[in-house]
Amino acid sequence: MTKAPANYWLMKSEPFKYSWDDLVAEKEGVWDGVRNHLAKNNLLAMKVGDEAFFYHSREGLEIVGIVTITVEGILDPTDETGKWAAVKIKPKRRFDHPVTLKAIKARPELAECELVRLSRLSVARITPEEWEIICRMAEG
DNA sequence: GCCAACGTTGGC
DNA sequence: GCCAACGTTGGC
Repeated sequence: MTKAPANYWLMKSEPFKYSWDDLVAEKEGVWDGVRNHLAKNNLLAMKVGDEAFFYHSREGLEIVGIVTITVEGILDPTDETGKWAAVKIKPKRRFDHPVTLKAIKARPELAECELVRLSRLSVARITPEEWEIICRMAEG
């Protein structure tokens, strides 16, 4: 029995900039470019082994799969000031049935999640309960 | 392409 | 330290 992840997250990416397929092609990707303080705090709270939903924003508008945090708390290589953080991730599994934002909004139990409440937050925390519900939705 | 939400900047 | 102006994000 493997240890359950300590935390669950949701990370947004615009697929025309960096998509799930790009991550799969790279095998391991650096999650950088975050320039929002709440998102940064979430990045800093991530631990190796945590799992995160990979969400396509602007286009797609759906959770396409799950990634695992492989390296925590590194400096954002795209940031010259040294103020911003990043993590490394690798793909864990692709959803057979991506979970759309529309479907998430249609679920009253998910109305309070950070994805819905804070639509502009690019790195959101997901509670274990929300994680469970969304994983079940992905099974179709 | 538009606009709402929100963060940041800069004048006072 | 307040707040208006501006820029960015992201859903629609």
